[in-house]
Amino acid sequence: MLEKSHKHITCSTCVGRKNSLLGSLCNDEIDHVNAHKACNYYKKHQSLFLEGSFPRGVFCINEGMVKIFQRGDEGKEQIIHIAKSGEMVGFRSMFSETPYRVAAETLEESNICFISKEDFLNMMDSNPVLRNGIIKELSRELSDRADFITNMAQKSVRERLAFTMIILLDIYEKEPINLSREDLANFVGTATETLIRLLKDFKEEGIIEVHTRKISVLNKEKLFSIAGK
Amino acid sequence: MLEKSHKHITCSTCVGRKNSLLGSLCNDEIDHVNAHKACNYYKKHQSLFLEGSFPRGVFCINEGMVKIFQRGDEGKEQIIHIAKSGEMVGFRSMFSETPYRVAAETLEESNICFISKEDFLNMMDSNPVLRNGIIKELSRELSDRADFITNMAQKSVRERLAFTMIILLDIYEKEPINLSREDLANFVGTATETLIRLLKDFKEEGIIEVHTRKISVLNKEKLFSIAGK
DNA sequence: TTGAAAAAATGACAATCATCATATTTCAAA
DNA sequence: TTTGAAATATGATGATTGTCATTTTTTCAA
Repeated sequence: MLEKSHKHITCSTCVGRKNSLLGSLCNDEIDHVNAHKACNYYKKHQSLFLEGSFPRGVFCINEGMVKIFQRGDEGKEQIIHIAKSGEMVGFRSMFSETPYRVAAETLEESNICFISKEDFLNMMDSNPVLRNGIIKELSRELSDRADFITNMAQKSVRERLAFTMIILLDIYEKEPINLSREDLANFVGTATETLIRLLKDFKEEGIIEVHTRKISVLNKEKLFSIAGK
Repeated sequence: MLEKSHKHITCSTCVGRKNSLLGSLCNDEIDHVNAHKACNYYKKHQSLFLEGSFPRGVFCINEGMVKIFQRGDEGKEQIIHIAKSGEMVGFRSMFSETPYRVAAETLEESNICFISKEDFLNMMDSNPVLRNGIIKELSRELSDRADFITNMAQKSVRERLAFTMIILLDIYEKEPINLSREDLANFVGTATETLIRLLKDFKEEGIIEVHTRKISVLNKEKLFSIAGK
């Protein structure tokens, strides 16, 4: 269970870090981060940063989930990404030295650390593995977003829902998908009502099982075949 | 007029390079690139690389235009970006060490140079300005793609067309927009027929002027107001 | 210049999907 | 446990947009 406190989280024992961008840090570097970072407990639906504000550092998710989204003209959110334990958020705009064009908010209670821009950039200068890892990560995300764009442009909402659920399966792993209908609709890029109707279809087709808000996938194969590819 | 030859293009006098990612190179580095790169003349509609192939280096556009696109499930293209003189293409997948997820093809006759992966990565290792420029560029593009996704998800085709034309205005500068209706539709993310109908509307509303395939914008303000923002 | 192929344009029609209204369920605070 | 608000669900309806068929225009090579 998650510690509901501002207790310090030790980087050297952080489970998420192993497979993260900071996995390459040597002991000295880890100790430095550990001494300089700030740890915070976030409640559900708390904001990490807002569109338009200036990046002051990076956020490291120790535990919990964070949605990255943009608000369209009519205020409707478009979820771009859902980040979980081990992921870092907020460094993209930091590099481009521009205000955030996305916002970040917890989806559940979370423990999240903060590393200042200065510390992080220094580490990058002195650590080629970290640097290359970040370049690789940025490139990987660019490819993902190209796929996202093509899906949005060419697939029906039903197909996009299937595609989105496949992504969510990876994120939630063995756990049932636990998102509000509105968030799910904002990830798929559709109206909440449309999303609910399609969930009903999936339920009737035996693809998913729903317990109140939690969604379990029963037939992954069928999801793939609907998503196409 | 464009030289229709495989004549060597000299980096030190390349107009596009000044404002490009390679603008930061010192004389030695430029000489090195100049000696090692390959220059090529491309006809209209020639491919630089295909989806699925492995990156062997980066392409530097000296003159001309290149569309970056994905093919969706039914073979329909989704244009992700249009690159022009001074831009580099093909380095994103090179960093992630994965096959290209997008393809690149000239929209018009072009002179394009090629720098091998090895040379380019060596330059990046030794040149922090280049390296940071690339990180900045990748981050900037990630933001652009987030906007692209939100637009796709939330705007009508009419609004997206206006938005796309604003982007194309930047790309074509003073020149009229010169794209096939199909390419334009594949950039906006709609059917060619729908696009043609909307162009007709824009024409009747006095927003654009059309001479065969070439489109000139008469009322930029109105485009902005339709695009929203 | 001409003829054939490709591109652009138009029409008819149907399906998808958003919107608005309203009902029902769930959840959390009192 | 009750209660009110938020979330979820359902229904009715119409606009947007994709598809298919066909015509017109443009392009380019012979």
